[in-house]
Amino acid sequence: MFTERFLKGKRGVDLEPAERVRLEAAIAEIQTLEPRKIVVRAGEHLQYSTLLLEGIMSRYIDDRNGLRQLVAIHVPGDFLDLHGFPLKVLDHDVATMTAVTVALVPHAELAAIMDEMPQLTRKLWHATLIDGAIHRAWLFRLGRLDAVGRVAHFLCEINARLVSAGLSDGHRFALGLTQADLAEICGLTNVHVNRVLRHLREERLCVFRSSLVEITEPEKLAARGQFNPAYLYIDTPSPFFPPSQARSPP
Amino acid sequence: MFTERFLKGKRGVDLEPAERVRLEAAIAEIQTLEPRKIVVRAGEHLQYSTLLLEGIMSRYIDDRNGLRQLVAIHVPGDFLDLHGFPLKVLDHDVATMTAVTVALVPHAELAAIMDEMPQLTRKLWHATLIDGAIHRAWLFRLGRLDAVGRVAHFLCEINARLVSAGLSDGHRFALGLTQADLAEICGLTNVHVNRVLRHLREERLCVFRSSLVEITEPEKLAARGQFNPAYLYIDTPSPFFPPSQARSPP
DNA sequence: CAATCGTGATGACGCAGGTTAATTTTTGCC
DNA sequence: GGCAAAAATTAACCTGCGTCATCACGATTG
Repeated sequence: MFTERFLKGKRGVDLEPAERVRLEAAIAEIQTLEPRKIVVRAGEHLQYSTLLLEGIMSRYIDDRNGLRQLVAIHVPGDFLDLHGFPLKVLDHDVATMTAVTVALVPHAELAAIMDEMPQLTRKLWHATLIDGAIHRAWLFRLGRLDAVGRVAHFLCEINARLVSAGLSDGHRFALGLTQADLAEICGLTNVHVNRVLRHLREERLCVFRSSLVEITEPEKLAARGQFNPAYLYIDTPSPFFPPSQARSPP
Repeated sequence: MFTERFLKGKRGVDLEPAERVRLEAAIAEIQTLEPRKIVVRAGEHLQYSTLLLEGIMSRYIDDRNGLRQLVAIHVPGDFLDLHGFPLKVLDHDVATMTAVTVALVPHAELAAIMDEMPQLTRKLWHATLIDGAIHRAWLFRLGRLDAVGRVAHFLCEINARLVSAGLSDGHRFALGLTQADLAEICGLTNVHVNRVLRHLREERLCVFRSSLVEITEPEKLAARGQFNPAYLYIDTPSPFFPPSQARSPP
């Protein structure tokens, strides 16, 4: 069951058994890849999309001086370049962070799914929109939080996503990112990330090591990073989004 | 023809006449709205999506202290909360910037389109993915550019999008945003935006006034903001993305 | 076992951009 | 035209983070 984690725990888009079978059948190949390898370059014409089964991958945009800004980080269960199916060509690179296992799904199979199964299509669409919501949370992080807040917000997000994937108990998880990676995610320098991590350690909020991240006080860390998990669309009752009201034309 | 500008000039997704007719038929109502009105709140359950016909709208996330970070700005032709159809609930607010005219499309109509017209569905999906690509460019802007670069990059983007919509000649356009709006877009303070605009004026790169933006030297402004329009997926030959290569499993 | 490299840690210093506050200009409105 | 409110402008001051440099540690490799 390679698709086990795809859309797992996402509100209102659990896959039906028939949909899961269809998606599994669409997988052409399982690959393992080395850490720190570029998988897709911006502008390449794509024939496959990639479902991440194990490990951590990233998407990033290079600046003129060789610095890079990560625009997404992916955990097992993420269909990380599903948007490459309609777009055909990406505006960013895709790379592995750790050693990974991926499932490749040919775009021809996705096209067939679009013709046959509108409900599954809608769920695929939905998956790409959650990525968009995460982009927006990252914009908030970069635009409105200070350095400590940015790192805190990111660690809360990755913890929540790993909990959802069954890879964190809410306090401890393996991540495999370096301080320099955190810097490229948070729009900081590695030197300052180091200072921030010392601060978080001294405040007893969390301890970051490449091999193991320990979040000592999840609530305090979330408060420091103004982290509100609603944008992850995870299927747990949230106190942040009150019961909704319909919008109607007057 | 209310849908005239929707997906206009976007590479590979021009609407077929039948698709345009179907989309027009899906419009339930045309509304005009006042400037600076909140249209959708985060967490509201949505029944309609909004196609922007005239004016400028925005999407934003509030921080704990009432400051806000804009996560998107929309020009005529943008289907600005199309993602609300699969997601049902948004993670951000939506508001008007100027006076606007919008077309409301009931989600029930979009659901019918998904059942009937897979190719049109794919184009709707595509439209939301371009929004995602713009989010990523904004992440690059906030994470890797200095203040002058951020403002330059944004002005280049909005100019390119307005050219595509037929609302800029490439050098001059009406925008209706204040310096405080620019600050909320670029993650700066309004005071510093003012300093940046003076700098761009003195360097003779562009002149920003709320009523009229004049880009004196588009190429120099783009260079200063490291602006590469590829992420807008506009259908003009771009020197930045070379002819593509297929990725194949080994 | 030395040599190299990636990663982390820490100090000294400088500056881009934030903060505060005051003033001027523009816009909207009766 | 005259008033009020919003927007733009500018100055003075301060700080969070970048830059540069050095050092330590462990992992890998010849």
